[in-house]
Amino acid sequence: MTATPQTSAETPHTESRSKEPRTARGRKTLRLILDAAAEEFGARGYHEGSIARIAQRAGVAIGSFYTYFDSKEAVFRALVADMSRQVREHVVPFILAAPDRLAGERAGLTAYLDFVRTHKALYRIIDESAFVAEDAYRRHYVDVADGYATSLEQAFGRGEVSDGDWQVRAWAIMGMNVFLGLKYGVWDDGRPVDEIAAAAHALIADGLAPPR
Amino acid sequence: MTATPQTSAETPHTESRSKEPRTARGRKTLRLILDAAAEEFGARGYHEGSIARIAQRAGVAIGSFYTYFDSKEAVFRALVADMSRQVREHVVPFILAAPDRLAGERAGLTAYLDFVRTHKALYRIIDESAFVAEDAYRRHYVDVADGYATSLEQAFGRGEVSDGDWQVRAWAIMGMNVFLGLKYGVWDDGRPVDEIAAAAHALIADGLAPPR
DNA sequence: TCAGGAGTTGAATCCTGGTTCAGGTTTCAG
DNA sequence: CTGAAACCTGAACCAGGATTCAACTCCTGA
Repeated sequence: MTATPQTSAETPHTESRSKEPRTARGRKTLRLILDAAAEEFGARGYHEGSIARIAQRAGVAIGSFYTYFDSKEAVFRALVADMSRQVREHVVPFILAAPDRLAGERAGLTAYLDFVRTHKALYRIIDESAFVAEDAYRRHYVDVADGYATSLEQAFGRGEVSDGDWQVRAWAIMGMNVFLGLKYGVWDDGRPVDEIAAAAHALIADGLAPPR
Repeated sequence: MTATPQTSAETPHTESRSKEPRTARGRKTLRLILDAAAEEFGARGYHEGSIARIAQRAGVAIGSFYTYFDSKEAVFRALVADMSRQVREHVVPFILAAPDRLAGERAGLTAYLDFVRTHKALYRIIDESAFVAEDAYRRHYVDVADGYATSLEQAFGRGEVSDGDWQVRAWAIMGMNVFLGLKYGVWDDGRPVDEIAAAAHALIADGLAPPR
């Protein structure tokens, strides 16, 4: 349950991976297991998902799983970190490529919705981490929010957005995007993503107040 | 905490309750179990929560639990439905009391944050239902969103808000509120709620676009 | 060529905790 | 008062599934 004794040079890092593979063969197996775990947890959720089934999907024995991870929770945590990274890596470039922050907001949401539609499993895993690994979940959103707040503040410096409370705004916009992702990415993928992004963009840019 | 069965007139539904209590004594026990379940699930979450502990908290035998509910999932579902109602019953009056929709938005968020801060357990239960009872979770948010959309559209009729995509706006604002609730209600209750609500209100009302 | 570390295997172990059940006790209509 | 329905009780049962482990096989460096 606790960290492996790991008699050799104590590895300070490696929070979730019990042991790094030493050979190409090992790295390949680890990857198989990680991918299988993503499938399994994505499809059945953490508690319904089983190690035996992960091993089966990966085409390895149960014991091999424990060569790379200390526990069920450990794989899950590794997955969350990995997918958190994936989302950002997919979305951020679109934001940066846009001419200004507000256009970036729109492009980012479009990219995000696209990503969610093609990675519904991932979405579920990050969400479920709130209950399996609170700290990992929290870290994910706090990281995103901080990046967001900073980005907004810089945009303010360039005169692209109005002044305001950056943290609150960051959390608000993030929540907006997450829920739109849930609604129009996971649950209802009928409407084109640009349409959603356009509507959301209009809201974020000008608000609800009637024109004067 | 929970809704009293109230009407002795036969409730047509009873999906989750296996059997309605017939006597005052039974109603009292059901109430004890329901409240105990809210505490237990709120504190430990669905999967960590145990029936034995719920029974203990309620001060009844395990068997009594099964007199009123068919399974662990059944109590959970009953709770979700009940709390979904509670949130709305607490927040809606504040929105209605406001002079116009935008002011209502602000009052509603303030009330919501207040509620979350004093009912963190409840918050967790509704959130976790996404994985235990997807349909119940979905129903909760779809209901809220629909109410929201309708309300916004009516406000538009009165000239209080601009025209736009009501559904997208409803989901966006809902997500915004939920995340602000998570951040400033559950995780970080240091800042005064009005402050948060004011900042969010500014965003919803006028958006991020710089003044022209 | 060969030792031994890296990796693999999957049946067996173990434990948690939901659910059942065979009686008792209480309530209340008639 | 009285009997049956409504309730209550908690030990025992049992399934599911995470984790362990002792015995292989594979690979590489000397």
